[in-house]
Amino acid sequence: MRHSRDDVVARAVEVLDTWGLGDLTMRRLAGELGVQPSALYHHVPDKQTLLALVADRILVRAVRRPDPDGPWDERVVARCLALRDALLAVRDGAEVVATAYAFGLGARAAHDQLVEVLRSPAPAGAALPDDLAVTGARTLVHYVHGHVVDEQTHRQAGSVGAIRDEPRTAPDADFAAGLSIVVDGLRARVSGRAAVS
Amino acid sequence: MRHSRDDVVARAVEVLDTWGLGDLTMRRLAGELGVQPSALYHHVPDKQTLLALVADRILVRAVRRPDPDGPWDERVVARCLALRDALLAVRDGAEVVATAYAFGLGARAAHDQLVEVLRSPAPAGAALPDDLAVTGARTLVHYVHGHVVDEQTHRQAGSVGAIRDEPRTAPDADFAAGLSIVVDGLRARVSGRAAVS
DNA sequence: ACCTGAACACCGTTCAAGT
DNA sequence: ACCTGAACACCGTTCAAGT
Repeated sequence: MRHSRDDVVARAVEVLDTWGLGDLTMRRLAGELGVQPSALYHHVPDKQTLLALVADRILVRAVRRPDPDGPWDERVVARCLALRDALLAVRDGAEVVATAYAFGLGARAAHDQLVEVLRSPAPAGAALPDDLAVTGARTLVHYVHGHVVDEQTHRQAGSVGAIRDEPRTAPDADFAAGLSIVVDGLRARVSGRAAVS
Repeated sequence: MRHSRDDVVARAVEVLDTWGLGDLTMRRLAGELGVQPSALYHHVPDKQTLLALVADRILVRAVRRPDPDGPWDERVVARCLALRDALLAVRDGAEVVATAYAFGLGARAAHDQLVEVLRSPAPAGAALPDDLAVTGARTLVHYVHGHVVDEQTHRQAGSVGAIRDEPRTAPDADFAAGLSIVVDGLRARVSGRAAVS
């Protein structure tokens, strides 16, 4: 059976979701495709690139979700929730995406969309200056990645029982609370209420 | 030559700083200590635990830095800067610490200090409720980890030339800008100015 | 274009045995 | 208590060769 790059990436996402990042191995993926490990290198130059393609595929669901109509801050929150949902949809999704994002290998679509929203006119009528929109978007992306990595790690570790854990707030509520702190910070800046520290 | 656990961890930090996380290998570390790989398992149960100990050691510098006297928000910022400095001091320090933190294996000292500061009385006289202090601290830690992982990754990748890069703002200024967004958000909440979204 | 088969240079971890 | 030596079950990647 012959394969395309798309097959390979799609199957990699399945392997990731089923067995987790630690077991997403070139050899295992090859086995899953009924092919020799070396055959994968016909479709992809190395594993790092494969993981970047996997990250982009995970993000597609987030990126395709349309912006809601509504005030500026609600659109920001909606984009962050869409990103979180996409990461949560695949086991270890956040770790894969966060790594690819940090390495500058794709995974930027969600970031770019956030920049767009942050640039658009805010409630007070003013808009964020461009550099603050970029910094704000990166701050939001870091927040989402960090929170969801924690969330998935603890979900996973909980089922293995290999962690010294604390009682935690419900993840959805905690995510929303942290997010609204950052959005409040952005709102303060757009309406000129930011302190001059 | 006989070794203690402390020797092993200290040497691991050196290997990390010199060759990076990818080359911090049980076999390489053993070689560096003039010992067989199997000997390491007398001091440490596995590599994951070793990395957690390395993370704690990296954080010691941050944790030992005393809080400055001064207003609430300045103390928060100072703690985050101390954390960033400690992560930047060792190659791939942020990745090691962020991973250990996410897995709940130590690396919590910086977080706990931030919770303390966030609990203390704020400029307006009021203080953050406990749950918001915890959420706020975690948000700040995620921000710092994410920013410094990016920073170190790009510093590294730049010297290898293996990245599609964009022009970036000076990291120090960008870090401060993103941080002040989050701190503004916290300030808004402590003084009751947060929007009810 | 897509794949096989074999090899290279590695990993983390275990375990009996030594001192 | 601390370490050796050897082994086990893996990795990612390369490369000549096949169709």
